[in-house]
Amino acid sequence: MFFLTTAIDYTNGSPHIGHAYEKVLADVITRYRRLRGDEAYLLTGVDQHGQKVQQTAEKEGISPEEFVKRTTLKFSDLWEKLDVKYDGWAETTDERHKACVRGILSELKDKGQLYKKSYAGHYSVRQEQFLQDRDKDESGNFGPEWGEVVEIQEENWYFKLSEHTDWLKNFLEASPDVILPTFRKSELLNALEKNTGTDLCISRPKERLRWGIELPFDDNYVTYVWFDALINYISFAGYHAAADSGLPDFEKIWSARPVHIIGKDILIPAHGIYWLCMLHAIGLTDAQMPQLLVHGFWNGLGGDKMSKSTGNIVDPNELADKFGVEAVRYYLVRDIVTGRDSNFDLDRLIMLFNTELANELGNLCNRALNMSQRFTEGILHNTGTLLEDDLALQTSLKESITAYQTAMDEYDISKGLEALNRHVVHCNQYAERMKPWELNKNPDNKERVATILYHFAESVAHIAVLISPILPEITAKLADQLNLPLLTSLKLSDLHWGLLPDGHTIGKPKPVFPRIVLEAPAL
RNA sequence: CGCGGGAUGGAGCAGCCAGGUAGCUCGUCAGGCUCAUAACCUGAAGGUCGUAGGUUCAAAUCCUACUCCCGCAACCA
Repeated sequence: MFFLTTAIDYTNGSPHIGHAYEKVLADVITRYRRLRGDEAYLLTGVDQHGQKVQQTAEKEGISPEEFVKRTTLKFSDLWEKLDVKYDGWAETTDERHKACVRGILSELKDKGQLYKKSYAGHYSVRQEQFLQDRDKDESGNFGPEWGEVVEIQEENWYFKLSEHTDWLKNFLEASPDVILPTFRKSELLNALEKNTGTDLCISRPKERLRWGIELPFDDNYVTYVWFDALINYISFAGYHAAADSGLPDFEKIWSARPVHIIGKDILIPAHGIYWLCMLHAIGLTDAQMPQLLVHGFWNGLGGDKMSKSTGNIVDPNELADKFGVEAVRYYLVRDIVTGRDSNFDLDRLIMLFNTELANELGNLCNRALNMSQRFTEGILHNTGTLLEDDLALQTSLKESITAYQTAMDEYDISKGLEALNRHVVHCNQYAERMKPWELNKNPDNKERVATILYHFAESVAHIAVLISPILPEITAKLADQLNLPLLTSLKLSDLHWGLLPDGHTIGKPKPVFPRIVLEAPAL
């Protein structure tokens, strides 16, 4: 079983383009694994506890429950709109999750992994958080943005993180593929190197924070939000779940190494250190440790960080309404190298959709089916003699599929799409060389024209299947126009020259990618 | 000497790990075609691959130093 998870989104605000990217990426990878014939399970969801949620809810004058319910909908609605299909949905206020978190806390306490101690430090009353040296300004003082800063002392529960860091270091060094891309691993190892042996504070006193999971052994505290949230990856995978919970069978779903897709901001320390150590503490073996696929960020134009203050935030909802789900899904995985950052550029979104999808693929499909309708009454024949150009086209298709598969196996969606595009371009070049519209003027060429047209149709059929992880709706549309519904259920291993049987009648062509035309020039 | 990433024709990027004629998309210019979504195809111009050294028969690629840009520095979703 291929088990893939995404980070669960914090329900404090509205989803932005970064949230959408991660989920679309996860969806594409999951669909690709199914296309490969693997059994796959995608888990995503929302993180609903913590101080910020409590604060924002208070500010809006509603209960955290109500607030969280409302914000959660913004996320789940967006996934539906973007055609992100998940198998499991994680909400950290779910009773089954809470039971799992409490169970793990009790277990760790019994194992002697938790202890209580007192900590003293600078605390900002306004921001309700402890401050570090780095929060000081150039003059070495805490700036006015923190409001009143007091030194307080507080008792809290700690997890013996330091007992696991040696194991983690060795494990990381011995495993080449735990962290993808690889350069992130050295970053993580460096962070570990500087670990001074501190443990992880996993509790918050209730007088400061009520919105969380109460510790099973000390009702004065709730669980620190990260400790709570990370556990979603196993709680919703059925870890120690009751038989009637409706959750998956943990042994089955965690049979191979799961893949966690996360953003580069939450690798260190949350996933790279806390989570792996937590899993180690509860007894998972090295072979069961998840692989972390760390993706980059979408920045604004010019590479500036997207932020509310600069006003360059992109709303994926608006984008989908304006340009369509296909254009958004395609752009989000096409114009970024997995693991790296990219700049979000609306002009490029439109350009990539119009050139690669509308002009090249869409137009190829349209011209091909059109010619078949006009020249051979919509009937395909694949019995003609093959010339060198025909064989070259078939070779091009084979090479594209191989390159596509290699790239997709490495989660490099952009490269995979480029491979498909190469074949589309090859088909268009083939059309110019063969000139079937010219040949058709002479009835003697009937068989030759049919052979050429078959090569177009067959190529479109293959591309329709291969593009399905990225644009599932398009596969259905192309299958419909080719009058071959079975295309939507084919696996990679089913692909072979001759998907369309001799004598097959195709459907009527209709543009699948209408070009995006802006009413007014974009400024 | 905190850590990591980046610097490649006008723009955005790939190539670097496993050295061997510098590649892709867009843009620009010229031409062709008419089956097709004013789509498609062909050709051209444009780069001393951040700087300076080194290794090598050979360096965008490996090594060293430096410059500039970005992000992150562990109770802070």
